Amino acid sequence: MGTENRRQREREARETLFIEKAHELIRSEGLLALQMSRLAAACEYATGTLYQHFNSKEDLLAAVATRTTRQRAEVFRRIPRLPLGTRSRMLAMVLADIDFAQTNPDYYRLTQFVTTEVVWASTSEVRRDELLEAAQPISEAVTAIVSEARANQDLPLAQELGEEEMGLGPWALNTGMQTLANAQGLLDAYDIHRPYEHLIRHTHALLTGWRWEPRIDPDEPSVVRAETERVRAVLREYIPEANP
Amino acid sequence: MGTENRRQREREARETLFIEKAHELIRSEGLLALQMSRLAAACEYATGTLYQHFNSKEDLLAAVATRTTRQRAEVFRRIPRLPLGTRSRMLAMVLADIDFAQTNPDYYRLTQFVTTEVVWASTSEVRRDELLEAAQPISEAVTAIVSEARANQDLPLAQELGEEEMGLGPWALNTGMQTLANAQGLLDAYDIHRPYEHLIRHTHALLTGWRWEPRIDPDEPSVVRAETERVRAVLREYIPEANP
DNA sequence: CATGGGATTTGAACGGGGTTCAAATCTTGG
DNA sequence: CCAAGATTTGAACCCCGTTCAAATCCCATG
Repeated sequence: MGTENRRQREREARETLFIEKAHELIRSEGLLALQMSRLAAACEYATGTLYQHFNSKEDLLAAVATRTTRQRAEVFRRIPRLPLGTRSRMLAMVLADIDFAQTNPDYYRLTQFVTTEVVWASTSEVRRDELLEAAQPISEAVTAIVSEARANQDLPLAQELGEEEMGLGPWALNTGMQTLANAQGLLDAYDIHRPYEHLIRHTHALLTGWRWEPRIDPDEPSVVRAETERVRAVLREYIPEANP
Repeated sequence: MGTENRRQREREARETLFIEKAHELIRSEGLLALQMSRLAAACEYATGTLYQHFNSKEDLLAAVATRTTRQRAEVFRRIPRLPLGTRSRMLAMVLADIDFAQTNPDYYRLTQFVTTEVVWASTSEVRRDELLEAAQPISEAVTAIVSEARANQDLPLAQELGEEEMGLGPWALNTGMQTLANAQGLLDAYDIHRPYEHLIRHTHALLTGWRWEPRIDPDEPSVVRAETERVRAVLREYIPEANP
């Protein structure tokens, strides 16, 4: 039945419209100002139609976060294939993500809000799974690089730590820095500026602490800067969308 | 005017009552279930009275977070004086905080929610400043230890990095791990368990990467475990409230 | 081309809960 | 003891998010 098929496609197109418009509204007016009725109006549909797609506002927000996470994951998916050593590829992820955070300033805030228990609890199981699934490639990319590093002996074969658990460190460091950087006035209060530069240096410290070769001393600014520049150049060449 | 004085004290007592009761309700029924009218009723006051103290619900939540942050800071304030090397005291902070997170399971969630832009934007300037101020001793404690470590040569004298910026690494790592650990089902989805154990190991990696002496290889589980136990014992002895 | 019934869309009405504010109550100075 | 100011009260208000009965659309069928 061709009709069925077309209707399905139209339905999906409409869902995409809702999600994109919502993202646009969030970007321009902030998360606070987003109202279901206004979103519907902006898309030229009735409020009720929105609820054919999302069973709550939180659900919609989760869908927006999922969409952007997929874009983010796309960049990560390609990093393992860059012509760089394993350690530099690990750094490439951090750099790509710093760029992503800067071109999508609301993304981390939105994700943080959505994964907050209060909100998370009012999203549907399906949406939650979709968001987790969208992030999967990121974890896979990290895991792949850690595996390769161990195979190469760039990284000692740890006795107990799984690949995912190894990747958890940079992941947590990154997440934490994003959280701190996003909390209005927090870092300013401690007179800390350029959090992302510190993220890079602390990432080097972390990797060096795990004896990930070739080791880079986080305390040598010129070496760190040179490595950052080198990796950025490769990123620019092979993944121009992530223009760091 | 003695009367003025007493009224002021009574007012403060009432504010404390509101904050404590709110915390209690959050603990028992969750953040979602907290309602201004029910809180007022539970304290045997009218709803309007609440608004004499907090100019919005978000303001109240910020106040609750501030109160708990002060308790958390109290533990941190005492750590610099523990009879341990600088590096072990740094670890002591992480351990104390892991314990704090476990005895106050809602604290991180609440803080995360409050510092989310959407909520943060609807709190009053005063409350925001109070929350930042409450956290100040934590940063001071970290700074003090970093300073001492440099003075001792436990930590190389970095050219560019301020003490606060040095402490930013463990701080971000810690914050990030708490965020990840709190996102329902996230770590499970990647088959990662016992996040706090990993936090400890990654913290060692980070400190070792900065060449903080005496270096500990994060990849030697027995050494890591012994150090954890040693520091925990000191914590138990000197700061029993933080019973790790 | 007309028709009817199921599917979809609509948007006004509903409901819950945060916030307000006029009336009630209390406090205090004379 | 009274009056005026300060404080407290809680019902009413209002702003959304959500629902659902009515309107509209779609399309298979005769």
